[in-house]
Amino acid sequence: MWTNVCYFYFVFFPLLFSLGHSLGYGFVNYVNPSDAERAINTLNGLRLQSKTIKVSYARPSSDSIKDANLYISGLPKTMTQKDVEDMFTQYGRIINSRVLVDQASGLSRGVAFIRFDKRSEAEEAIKDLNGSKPVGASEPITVKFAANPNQTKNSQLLSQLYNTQSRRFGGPVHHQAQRFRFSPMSVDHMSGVSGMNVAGSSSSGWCIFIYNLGQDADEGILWQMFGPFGAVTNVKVIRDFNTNKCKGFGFVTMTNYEEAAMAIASLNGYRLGDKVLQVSFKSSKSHK
DNA sequence: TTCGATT
Repeated sequence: MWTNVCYFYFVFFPLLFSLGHSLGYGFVNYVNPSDAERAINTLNGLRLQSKTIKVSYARPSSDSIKDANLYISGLPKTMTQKDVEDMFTQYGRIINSRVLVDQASGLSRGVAFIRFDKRSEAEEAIKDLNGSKPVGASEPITVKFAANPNQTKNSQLLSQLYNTQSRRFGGPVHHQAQRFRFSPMSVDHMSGVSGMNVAGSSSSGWCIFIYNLGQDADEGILWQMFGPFGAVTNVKVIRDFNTNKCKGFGFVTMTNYEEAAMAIASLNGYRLGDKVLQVSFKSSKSHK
């Protein structure tokens, strides 16, 4: 029995694979098998922002389950996720599947991903289905191994960015490229000094100021509010030294700029209890 | 009560 619970998003592939970003999955180890089971039962299928997370037991780590992800293109636009799964299921156990849809029209792009449990299963599917025509289709489909996001996507993305920017602006590229990689570090470089020169940022994350917390607010509520937006490294409720009551404000530090910005946009004006919260990046004054 | 830091 595996007490290793694997978290990963159904929406795995649309994630941005730029440097420092989550690959969209993670692992949690439980001491107690029943706790692992409870985590699966309560969290699997939970919607977090625009995503639905999948929580299941982790498969044993092994070379045989690596590189078992397939990229399928040229599919009839009428084929649904289930249709694609039905076509591939005879080759092995499907771990995850997705049909890409056009963001504007909502129609299928004729592209899908299928992750098999075993690489050998994926190989068999390629052998059989690459170049074949689904029933009723006029054109053959392409079935191949999906590009490994770790190795290829980053370098492709970066070189794409650089090419695009140099064509458009014709000048030194690194200033523009910074726009696409908002990390505290890169902003520090932009200002030329490390520390708190840009609102909310420091080398250790993005600090967010929350005002109008109730007297009884605690750290737990901050974790609950901000956690769903992404990586939270620290929360703090500021309390009166003597009374130990919250002084009405607190701080949350988040690792990634985009997630912090989304949290602020979503939670500013949020009604917590009978109070309307003000949420913003921490002002840059004060602090060492 | 509107931007900390008892680590």
